[in-house]
Amino acid sequence: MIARVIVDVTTNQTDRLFDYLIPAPFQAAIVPGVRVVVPFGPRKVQGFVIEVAKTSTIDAGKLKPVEQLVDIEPPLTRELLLLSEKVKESTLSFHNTALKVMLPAAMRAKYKKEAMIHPETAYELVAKEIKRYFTSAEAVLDWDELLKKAGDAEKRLLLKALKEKTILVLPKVGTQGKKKKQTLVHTVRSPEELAQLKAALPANAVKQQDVLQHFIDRPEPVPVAELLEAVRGSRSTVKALADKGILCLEEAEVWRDPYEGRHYERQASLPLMEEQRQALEPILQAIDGEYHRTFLLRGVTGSGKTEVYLQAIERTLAKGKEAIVLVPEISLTPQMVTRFKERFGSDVAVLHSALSMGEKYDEWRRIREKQVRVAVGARSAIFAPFENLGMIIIDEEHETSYKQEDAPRYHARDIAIERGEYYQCPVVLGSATPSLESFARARKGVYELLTMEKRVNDVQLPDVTITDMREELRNGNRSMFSAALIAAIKQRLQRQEQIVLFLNRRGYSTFVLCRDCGYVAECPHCDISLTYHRTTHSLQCHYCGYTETPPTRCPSCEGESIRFFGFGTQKVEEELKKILPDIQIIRMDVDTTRTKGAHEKLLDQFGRGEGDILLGTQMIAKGLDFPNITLVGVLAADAMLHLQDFRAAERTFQLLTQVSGRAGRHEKAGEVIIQTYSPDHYSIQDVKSHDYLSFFQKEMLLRKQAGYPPYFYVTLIHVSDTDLPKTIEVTKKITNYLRSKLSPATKIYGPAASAIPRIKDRYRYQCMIKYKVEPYLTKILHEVVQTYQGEMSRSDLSIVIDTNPYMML
DNA sequence: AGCACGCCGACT
DNA sequence: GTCGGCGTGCTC
Repeated sequence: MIARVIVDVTTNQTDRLFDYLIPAPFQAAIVPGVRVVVPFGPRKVQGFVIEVAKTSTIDAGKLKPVEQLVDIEPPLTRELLLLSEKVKESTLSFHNTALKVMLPAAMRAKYKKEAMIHPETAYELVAKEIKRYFTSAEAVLDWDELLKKAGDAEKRLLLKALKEKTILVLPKVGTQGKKKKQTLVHTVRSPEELAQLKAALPANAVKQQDVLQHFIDRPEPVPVAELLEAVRGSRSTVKALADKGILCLEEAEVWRDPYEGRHYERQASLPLMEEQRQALEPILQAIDGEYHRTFLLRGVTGSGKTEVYLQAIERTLAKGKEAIVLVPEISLTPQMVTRFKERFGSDVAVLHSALSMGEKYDEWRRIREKQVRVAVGARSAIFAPFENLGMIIIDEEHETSYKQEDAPRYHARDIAIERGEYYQCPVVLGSATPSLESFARARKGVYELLTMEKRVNDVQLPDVTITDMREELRNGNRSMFSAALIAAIKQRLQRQEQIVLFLNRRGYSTFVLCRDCGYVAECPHCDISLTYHRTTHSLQCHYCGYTETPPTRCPSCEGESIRFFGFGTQKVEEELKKILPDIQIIRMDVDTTRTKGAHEKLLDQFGRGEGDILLGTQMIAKGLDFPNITLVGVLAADAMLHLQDFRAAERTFQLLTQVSGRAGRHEKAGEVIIQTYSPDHYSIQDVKSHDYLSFFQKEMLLRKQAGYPPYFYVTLIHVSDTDLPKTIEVTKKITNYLRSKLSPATKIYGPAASAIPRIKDRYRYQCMIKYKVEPYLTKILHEVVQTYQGEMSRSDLSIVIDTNPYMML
């Protein structure tokens, strides 16, 4: 039998199946989806068995046998194997990369070289210098570490000279982190042979006969513990048979958790509002009818989307099926997790980045072993290895964190729909501010739109006030806080209510802004604000390559208040303390939440009322639900608006709506103050009026004009190299090639320098494709990669293709 | 990716 | 004449 394997070598040339012989002992255990260790050239690598075949087209003489079995049972299901091929295709990634992304990091292979004194060398004769490292004849050291420890080059050369002579170096394939290992017992002998051997055993070797009988009945490998239980034997029995060469023992990784006891306390679901009921009904129908359907649930902040999810999951579980819930990493707060645990008890596995590698692995195992039926997690949880999936929910579906920004560059939404189709189960995309792509699809009837416009218990949406920071400046207020915001803060302090201050600052790029009139430097060709580059003292557009020198006076109003905009939370804290010295501020940003559990601790503190103000970035925008928050202040609503990204307005609207939603979620009325230099911008005005539809329509119009999603698909080709002319040359060639191959209706832009034209001494250029219909695009892009594969492996050239970019850098 | 093979310059 | 530089090509 032949195992067809994808090896763990991430290159173009090795991105295909390699055939290996399956040794008799592994015959039963090697099935598609298991990992194996195989010899590959002069070394050993891990690989995924994709298929098992009877014959191979490769010369029998060239075939090598599988060396080691890594899993007892396949960690990847048939469905996931199938899916990996689609991921590989659609994201233009390597098959190996697509497979690895589906497994927890702890299962990734780790390669090392073990060094020991060569068994044919007498230890006594080994030089003293070497004995310093190898303290005994049996000592096993890590070869690379040994070389590092050796210090100077001379000693290293000595060690290398002794390699394969006095010192034996063996390649070893292990896995990340420590894992439970299990000894597997198997046999090479056929049942007939075993019967003969059994008969030949002495009459008093009862246990040994029992063991052989076990293998005659069931020849597949069995964990030693299971075998001993089955035959009520002891370890010595197996050992005796192993010594006789009848049985073999093999160490393999297990992810079977012995704690089988599953008990989940069902907690009563909450009563639904009419709107919630109406939204839930079609979802339940799809669950009951067992058909695939993608629902877009648009519900304003506080409208009780989570309760709809929970009840849909309840129905799914009642049908004996499983559910995946995706939540943006940032809102995977303890509050959220508790909500699921309370409803589904021990039936929930949680996968998020705050868990250690081992903890994630354990949670993943609980899914694979069917000890849980609900998986809640961030992006990668979309690959939860369920086999009877009945429901997929993506909360805050507009979140950009659902797009993976390195290979394989998949979007969780696409994977969800793919899996939903496979299992014929509903997919629910939920958001207060759906992505334009999703809402447009819902309007076209591709998705089914469900709407909830009211907050639970008829709590009112907060009042939103927009303060014009240009006005503040004209009135002589040069601080970063508007008079209105300071007044509102003082009022809350008096009433002992809490405040959230949100500083929206993303990325490192600053934009150029006129503090008198709000003018922002934009690219004349792209309607996108320019990024100020300090190194060249220039303003650049990375879509089309346009560059200009920053104006010293405002081109619009001739004023001289041109500023490079951007400030941090620390600065805000300082400034605020100058104005209100007694104020208690809890600051949440990357600096204060770096340590494990800090995030939770700070939120707890705030929840207990130990701070008046929660000041933070991105991370406080979502999932906060504290009854005492009655004021939300947004310090710089523009910060995101002028990012050089066609989704800038969309993200601004989404984020501001999201932040606003933190205020007045319970009895006390909420107020939101948004400070901006662009008070008339539709994305800010529509936040004030809580009008998603209005925003959607305006933004759609602009997208249509500019040829962006959802009207056009975008693909971005990133080219980088240490050599600038070469980078430009290659990008140009690719661009020209695409122009010759793609339809005239498709727009191709480039070559253009990236927003950050050089990172780590690599020059970066890109080419952008905007298209409506290009059935052969994937094929053509494959050709492009193929053309340059040789050059990429032997030089610094790198070409990365993103078929659905969210980060335009 | 690694690692060996192999074909040209600076040394014993 | 040999050691070793890293360009080229293969890995079932």
